Amino acid sequence: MFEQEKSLLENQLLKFCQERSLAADKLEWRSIPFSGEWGIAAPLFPLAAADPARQLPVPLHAQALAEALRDSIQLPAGFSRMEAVRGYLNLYYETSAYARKVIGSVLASGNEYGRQQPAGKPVMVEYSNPNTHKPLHVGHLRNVILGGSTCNILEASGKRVIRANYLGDIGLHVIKWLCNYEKYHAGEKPGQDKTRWMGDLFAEADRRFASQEGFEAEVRAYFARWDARDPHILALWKETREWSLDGFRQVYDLLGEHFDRIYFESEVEEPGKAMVDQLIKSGLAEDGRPDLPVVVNLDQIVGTKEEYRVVIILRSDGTSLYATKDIPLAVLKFNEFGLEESIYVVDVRQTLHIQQFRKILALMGYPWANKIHHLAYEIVNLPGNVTMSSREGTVVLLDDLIREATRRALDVVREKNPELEPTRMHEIAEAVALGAIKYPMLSRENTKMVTFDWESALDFNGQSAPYIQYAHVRANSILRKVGGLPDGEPDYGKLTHASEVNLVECISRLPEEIQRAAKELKPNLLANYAYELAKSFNDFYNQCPVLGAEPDVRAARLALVAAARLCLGNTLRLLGIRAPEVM
RNA sequence: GCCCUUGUAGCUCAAUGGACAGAGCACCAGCCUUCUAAGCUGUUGGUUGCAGGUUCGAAUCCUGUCAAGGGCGCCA
Repeated sequence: MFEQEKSLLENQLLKFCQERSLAADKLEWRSIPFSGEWGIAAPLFPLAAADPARQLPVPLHAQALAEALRDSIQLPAGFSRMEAVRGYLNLYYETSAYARKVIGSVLASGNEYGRQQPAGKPVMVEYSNPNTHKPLHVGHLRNVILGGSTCNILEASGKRVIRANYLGDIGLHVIKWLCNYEKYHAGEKPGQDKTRWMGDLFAEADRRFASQEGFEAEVRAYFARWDARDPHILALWKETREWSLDGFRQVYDLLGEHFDRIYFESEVEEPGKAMVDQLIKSGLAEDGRPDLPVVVNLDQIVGTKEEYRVVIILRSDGTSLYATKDIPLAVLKFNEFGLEESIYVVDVRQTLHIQQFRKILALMGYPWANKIHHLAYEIVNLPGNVTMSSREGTVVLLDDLIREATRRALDVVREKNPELEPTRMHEIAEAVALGAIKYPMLSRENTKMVTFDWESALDFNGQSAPYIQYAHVRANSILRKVGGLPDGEPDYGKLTHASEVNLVECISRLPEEIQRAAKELKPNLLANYAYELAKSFNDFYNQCPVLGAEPDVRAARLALVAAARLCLGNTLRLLGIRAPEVM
């Protein structure tokens, strides 16, 4: 926020260091712990530790340096005072200048506040990756939410982003579904809720496959016809796949997700087999057929021990596997878009597989192989460490969760805003419900498991999306009452209350929070920031009346509220959470 | 056997190597004639699994150890 002033300051610091032959590169800025005013601090310990002239223990020498600096430096514009405390040189912002800078910049950029213009070669993020003909459950949700929000954040940080979705549209699960459908549900069409209907039929097919006498054999026979490209089955496959896609689109619409490129497993299967031939010819792969599969013995080739293991890239019967398809898919992605980077949002259990095919690509000579990044996340469990599995029936269906959450949110909306139109009520309830569901999946670190339980998923209080949305609503409510901000720049010197100063600082952080979250691929940083921001706002809201304040104070506070509202809204949108105006 | 992840308040989680480790939930006590109480205030709660090491400084980095979860030749 004070780049110019800061660099003037740094020049002075550098000069000071040169005079005493101190290691100036050890200087860094951090913020002062909040005590009513904000500022920047330089810890002088590293300099002290490296100072050849040091006689005292490091902390004492650091304090001496801080004091010497305090006495020799000229306070730059924008700062109110300087102090040397416990080995730190602290510089406090002149609060009105700081507030003017922050609030002015937010109000000028509006919805763009915190964002950079996308530029450069594109980054692809592959996420969601559902299987067609299967139900969507809460376990799938974390992937979609994490991926979607990561895309938003990367985009805001100045990257061009391509959202990719890789659909599992072939394989045994599909054949099971088709076989069961043709035998027991021929001619039936899905109703309104397509994903659910598809999922129910999948569960039925899976049950039959596991327990019904003779069904497995029928499925195998069906699979053979599929392999032989039986036109009837191909047509049925295409039609039913479309139902699944329609269902997915419904869910994505609801969640606010969209994709720029859809890849199908079916589209990379043949290229994958061709690539296996190529790998055999080049000597990288060993062909053990007909008794053994085609493998790449990575440890042997690379010279590692039990690190990359052995990758099976084709079954002994010649049918394809996951790895068969991921190799050509990666090539396709880079060829198609000239990617800067290719990010895979895939759960942590597949870490080794990703390392393996990345290594194979490197051995094949693709220079971009090291541009493949795995955004690994832990799975969503049920209490008692129960893994969600449609096979085991241990799932919470997405549909059920959203429905129940919306119902509960609607109760609250109806009670609080009885005058609203029913459709508007529903809209708000949905925004709150989806936010409440998404937030816990975003606010945890990627590497931490999420345990789903209904009670906390439906809790709209405390550290949650509704809390943040509510802060946005409150800000909006104040602004709605005044119609618009008064003309002219307010006197920001009126913002002296600790909660005001704190809120200003919190708002100022959004751009750097976005950059960091993008760099580290951690939406949870932004989720935590959103909560802090909302908390700062509520703190301010409770301590500083706006509308009833005297005119000068009121004008300054209104500008602050407007900036807070924008900042909250922008942050929520980056998380893929709607920011309602009323709730 | 090899490898990865996690271990912080009763529970769920925060904390760019930096100032006294913070929130939420739960519990208890308060606050709605005042901009929406999905809110706020206060109380209680800690040997950051354990032991070493590096560092001026460690929840954070390194080594060891214990515990939980996961991965490792024809699932995706």
